[in-house]
This record gives sequence, structure tokens and C-alpha cells, in this order.
Amino acid sequence: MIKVLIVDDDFMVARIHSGFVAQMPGFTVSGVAHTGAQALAEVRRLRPDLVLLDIHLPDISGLELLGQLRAAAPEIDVLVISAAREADTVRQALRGGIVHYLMKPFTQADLHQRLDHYQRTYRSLESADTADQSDVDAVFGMSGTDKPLPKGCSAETMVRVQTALRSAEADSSALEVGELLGLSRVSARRYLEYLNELGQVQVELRYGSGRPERRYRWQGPRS
Amino acid sequence: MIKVLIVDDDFMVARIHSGFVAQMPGFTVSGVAHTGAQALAEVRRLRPDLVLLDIHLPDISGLELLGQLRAAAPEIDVLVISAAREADTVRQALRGGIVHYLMKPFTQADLHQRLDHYQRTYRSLESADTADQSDVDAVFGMSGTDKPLPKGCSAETMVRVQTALRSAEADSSALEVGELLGLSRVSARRYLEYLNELGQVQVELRYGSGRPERRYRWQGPRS
DNA sequence: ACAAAGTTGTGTTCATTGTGTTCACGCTCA
DNA sequence: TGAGCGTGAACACAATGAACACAACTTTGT
Repeated sequence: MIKVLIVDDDFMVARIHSGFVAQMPGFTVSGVAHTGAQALAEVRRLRPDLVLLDIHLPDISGLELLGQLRAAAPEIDVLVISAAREADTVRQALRGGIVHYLMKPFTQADLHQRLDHYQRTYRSLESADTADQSDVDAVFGMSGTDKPLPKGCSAETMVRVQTALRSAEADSSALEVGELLGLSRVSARRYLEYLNELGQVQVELRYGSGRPERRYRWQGPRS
Repeated sequence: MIKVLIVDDDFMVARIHSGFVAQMPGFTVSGVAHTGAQALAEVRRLRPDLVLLDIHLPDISGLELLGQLRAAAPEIDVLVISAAREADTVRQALRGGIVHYLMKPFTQADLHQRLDHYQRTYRSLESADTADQSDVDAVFGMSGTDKPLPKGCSAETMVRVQTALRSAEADSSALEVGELLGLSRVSARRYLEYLNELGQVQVELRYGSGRPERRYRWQGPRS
């Protein structure tokens, strides 16, 4: 559950945005603050994962508060909400390492899309020990579109196979990957052998009684 | 012309990356530094737009240097280059407001793709007085929810498709949505794929005998 | 020591199911 | 009337999985 602190000087707006967040699966509103000082105190008290931060606060500029929040909680993520359209403000916020900048007024769908992006990219980095290039690319919405898949392989299934391999504790056989994903061994093998060609997996043989079994271990991309 | 400072302790690597940058239209190498101290001095002297920053430097951690570079030149952009795959390193760099994180080893094409993204997104913000949501979305590679309805789709049918999906208990295929609304599969698919682009639905494949079926699940707000 | 049998797994083939594209059709509007 | 749009039938082809021949090992028998 991703804990969110709402920071907005306008009580009504804060309430609306709280409602939006509360309706987003996987997110929960852990608090609301209406000034920069309150926000700092609440960050220290509640330890939220994410702050929805309005730039215009009565006691401090949101951009300045961003730095202070970072100092108070280095692991905090910040999604800036602002009516400000000055490119300079946007640039400063981006250089502050925000996860998004959403311009008011915005719809619930707008916010949900950004929260979803945050959840799928930044938060998956949070729960991982290692990352690879595709994780970073996901943050910036860049897809590895340059590598064409062979005929007979779909992008969606490839992503699922890669994900399964990367989260496996050890190596896996085609049959195991297939069972895990609801695919046949033969289909899983198609993807695994292609990943092998790309150098993204390492193949090892497991010897027993009978023909050796091909097992695949995630090795990360090789350029 | 975007001026780039290369910061890497390995002289050979720095030379290779300089070559990559020099071959990117719109970019010029303004200097090379091999230590953190040199990098700071060169940033002050050369005023580059972008630093290609290797994390592993002999005298300082690249992440720490990032903060110092920001203090010395608040308008500086930083593209991190690193062999580090620890997710924690990646997270810290992202919170430092980097424009990208490229994992070694990478190809020239890899770097050019990121430089191109930087040029089209961050740099266009640099030359603008105002920004709008699509400018921010471009940084994060998101298409936004206000993308106009494509030719061949009617607003009335769009609403009906969205309503059908919203009220579905589970996911639906294009065929099912089409049957429900009295449309053909192909027409329903048009709307569903558009919603997929907008991030309002999630696509999952259902495997069986034969080609997998694309199924669409509503992911936007319920209300 | 070597061959044969048994066991386990692979890799290929092709049938099945579904997708995605193309373009003709009917309707609306200027 | 002609242009443009929304739609769907038709079709080529894509992505799967079952079935099967056979490969690569281990075990057993001579």
C-alpha cells in the first residue's frame, strides 16, 4: 500500500485530491497538510511514500519545500501539482527529481494515469535489489522498441517471460516458466531461446536420469 | 548546440563516449573530466548544458557530485552513466533529478536514443517561457488523457465502450464487448486499443489452444 | 567394455484460434 | 455531387499448443 500525503493550501482542493487518491487501488491517503511547515511535520510523523505537493503554499515555495522534504526523508517521492505553467518552474521541479508534474486543473483520470505510472515504475524499483536498463527506461517511458521480436512471439508475452525470469530466485526450465505463466512449455521455450540468442539469459543443463534439461537464468541485457 | 561535459575516470571510456556525443547532431563535447574535482571546475569554467556523469569516480561518489554540480550550476542537466545495477543507486539518482541513467556497457545507439529524448523534451522546456501538460508528459514518455479521438471512432460509441468496460466484473475481449454493444469485434477493438494507449485499460492475454486472446480490463476511475 | 533398454526432455510440425489490415458500403454534410 | 467518416466482411497471417519423432542421458544386461 502506497501511503500518500496531500499538501495543498486550498482545503477543498485537498479534499478532492484525497478522494481521487483514495479511489486508486494500491494507494491510501495517510494525511493532509495545508502549509509547508505542516507538510514537513507530517512527513516526519507519517513517513509517507509519496507527497502530492502543491507548489503554491502560504508559507514557503513548494520547490523550496521539495528540498526540505528530501532532507527530512531522503526516500520520499514527490508528485508536483501546480497551476504554474512557467517553464522555469517545471524545469526546477524536474531537477528536483519529481515523479511527475501535474498541472491544475486536472481530472481524476489524469491523476490516476500518473499514479499508475508511478506505481509501475518507481515503486517497482523500490522493491527490487537490482535494476536494469529497462527499469530506468520505464521511468522515462522509453520502450526497447528497437529490438524486433521474431515471428511467433508477442510483446506482451515477452514482457511476462522476462519478468518471470527476473523474479525467479534461481534458474527455470521452459516447462516451469510455462506453468507459471499459463503457457505451454513449447511457447515459453520460444521466448527463452530468443532471450538466449540476445544474451539476456544464460543456459545451463541439468543432468539427471534421461535427457538433460535446459534451464534458463536471467543475465541482464547485453548491448 | 548542446554543450556536454564528459565525466569518467577511465580515459579510454571517456574518449569513446566523447566520440559518441560528437556524432550526435545538435550536441558538442565541451570538455572531459576524470575526477569529481575536475568536473566541478569544468562546470564552472565551461558552463555546459549537460554532464555525462559516471557514478564511480576516484575522489567522490557520482551521486554526491551530482548535488555539488547542482549547487555550482543550478541549470545543469545530468545524464548518469554507470555500471551500477543496485536499485538503490538508481533510485537516488532519479531523486537527484537526472535526465537519464544509462547502464554500461551501452552502444552508441543506446546513448543517441537518450540524447534524442533529452533534446526533444528537457531542451524544449529550456527554450520555452511556458509549458503545458504535454511538455511534462513528454519527459515521462506518457501520452496523456487528452489525446484526441482518432479518425474512425465516434464519441458516442467511445462512451458506450467505456461504460461497458467499467461495468464489467472482469476483463472482456473485443468480441465480447462488440457482442454486448452490437458492434463488430473489429470496431470494438478500435476503441479498446485507443483506451489502451491512453492507459485507461490494461491488456492481458488469455492463452488457450490457438492464438492468445487480448482481453481488456478497465483501469481508469470507476465513477 | 560395450550394447541395449529405459527414462526424461527437446525440437519440429501443423492444426487451432484469434488478430490486424484493407477496402467496400452506407450515411451525413457542405 | 463528392468528400469524409464510421462501420464491418473478408482475408492473410500471427501466436499459440498438442502430438510426435527422436535426442541425450542413465541404468541394466551380456
